[in-house]
Amino acid sequence: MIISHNLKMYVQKLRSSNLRPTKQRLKICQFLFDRKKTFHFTVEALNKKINKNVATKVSLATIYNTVEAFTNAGYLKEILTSKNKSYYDTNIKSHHHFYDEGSKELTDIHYSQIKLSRVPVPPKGKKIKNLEVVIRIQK
Amino acid sequence: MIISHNLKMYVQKLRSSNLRPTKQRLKICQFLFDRKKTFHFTVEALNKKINKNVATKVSLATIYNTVEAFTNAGYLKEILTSKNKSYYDTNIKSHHHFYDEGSKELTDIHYSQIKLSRVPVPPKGKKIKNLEVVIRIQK
DNA sequence: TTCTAGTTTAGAATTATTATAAACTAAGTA
DNA sequence: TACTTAGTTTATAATAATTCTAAACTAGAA
Repeated sequence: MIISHNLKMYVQKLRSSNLRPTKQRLKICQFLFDRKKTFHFTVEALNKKINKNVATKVSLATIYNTVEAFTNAGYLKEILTSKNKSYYDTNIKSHHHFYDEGSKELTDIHYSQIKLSRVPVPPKGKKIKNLEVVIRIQK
Repeated sequence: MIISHNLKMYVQKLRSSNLRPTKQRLKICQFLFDRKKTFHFTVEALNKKINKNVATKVSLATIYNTVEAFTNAGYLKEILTSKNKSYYDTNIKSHHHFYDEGSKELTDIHYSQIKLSRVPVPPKGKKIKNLEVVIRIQK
């Protein structure tokens, strides 16, 4: 097994978010972030991949907890879809999605592909956290 | 009980979508569309309102079936949120939403408040069904 | 009136997620 | 190094939203 060069970085990253660098969290970090391309996933799918062919499994509850913690810490972004299942994205940069209603697949839309020339002022006392465009497509 | 002036209209509307104008569907039509302002709802909330103080209840399964049928027929629009519960909108015109992460409330954004000056071409063989902007807000 | 495909229904089943509480562990302190 | 404790993990139970099932019902055509 190759030890990630980024392990130390993840330890620091986690500490800086007040998250203890546990074995489980580091394993999940490596799985999510030791790659060139960003990707989308559901908790169920992540659980399967993380625990495929390994001796010591990470429990489903921990996968849920970690994904939530990472989302709060800003390492992940929750994606909006119409389905009652949460999708996450390791690409936290501002960008948008196609959502294919048939295959239920999400595809990135690079932010430069969509231009908003007018955005509303948020209601009093509220701040805009995030602006997301989802384009639903079908055959 | 006032009989809706629009009953005949709903019968025709349903027929034109190959949906039999049953008592249940007409009741739901009246509840959803016999009003000046459009609104958002969840199936659970609709179920409660439809069956409040009535002798013969519409079953939850029918509420689900009907909302799905009406959405497919284009009478309703499903709204995108990050929560694992479906929200629907009787306003099917192109418009967008604020989604308050704290209160989980949805507010309409009039279409003129958002201007998209650039929209991507959909993948080959696919058509754009719907384009939705959700602005997540927080305190 | 009869027939049939479409619809409704109650309840069971499924799916995704959250809660619980006991066991474990990272990391600060003596 | 051992001790301590708050944070974390875990298996499992609980919950919530939705879908499935199959029997009973009904709109509308013949």
